[in-house]
Amino acid sequence: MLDLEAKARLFKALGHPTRLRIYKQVLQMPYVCGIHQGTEGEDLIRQATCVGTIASEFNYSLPTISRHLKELREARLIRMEKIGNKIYVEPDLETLKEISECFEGMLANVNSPAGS
Amino acid sequence: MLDLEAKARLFKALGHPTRLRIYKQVLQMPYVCGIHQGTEGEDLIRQATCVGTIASEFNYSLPTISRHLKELREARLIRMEKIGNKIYVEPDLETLKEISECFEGMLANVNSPAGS
DNA sequence: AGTCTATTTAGCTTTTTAGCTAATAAACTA
DNA sequence: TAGTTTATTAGCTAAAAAGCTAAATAGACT
Repeated sequence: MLDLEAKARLFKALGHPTRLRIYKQVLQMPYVCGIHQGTEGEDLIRQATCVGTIASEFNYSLPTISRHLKELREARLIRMEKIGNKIYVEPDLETLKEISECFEGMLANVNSPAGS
Repeated sequence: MLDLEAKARLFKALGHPTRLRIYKQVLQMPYVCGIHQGTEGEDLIRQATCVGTIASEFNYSLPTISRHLKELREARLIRMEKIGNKIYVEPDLETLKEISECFEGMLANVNSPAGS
């Protein structure tokens, strides 16, 4: 379970329009876990999920996007893995699940108004 | 529905340990919507939910907490209402619900691995 | 009016962040 | 081995954030 500091870091990572857009884009990407287990012949999918391709969607320099990705990674929102000279990006679904549950919990535990 | 900018502002507001703690504390507070519809005789509850009481839980100056509350308010995470010379704070449950659903949606729409 | 209480706003300092370009590293290609 | 591609790191600047104290505002109480 993420502690308060980790949660704050995570929200902070999502708390910038560019990073939020990047994260949403990563969520929409073809799922590439298979790649990490050695599946072959998926070059197109790989192409779609590497750092440069992500960066090309934004009007910022590659180093800038790289730094944003680093922050998302340190918040455990995404994972990155280098294969050859490219680095592939995928969402960290465990963390996403944890946040989702965190908000459900908040909502469930709110003090309800007595009369309604 | 919150647009991307609004969501980023919201996450940013939660993206600081102190504000996250404040927000969690507000969620735990006695629900005081009744106050805003004119219910009387709930001084203890009111006491528990005013700015000064919240501030007293933290090792920061009152102005600092006031600014944090302002940011939470502008992100629509909390609502504040002045009654007499005190200002009462309560969570904005609509927004909380929206974020919760937002994460559920993210989780539901993620591309699943082909093989599993 | 004068004072007390509760909170915000103003003004300041220090730290952090977001962007850039240039330099570096690592891996592929010829 | 030299050159190319891919991405990170370094180093810089400008803008934003987080903290403080002091001053201002607003309402309640004499």
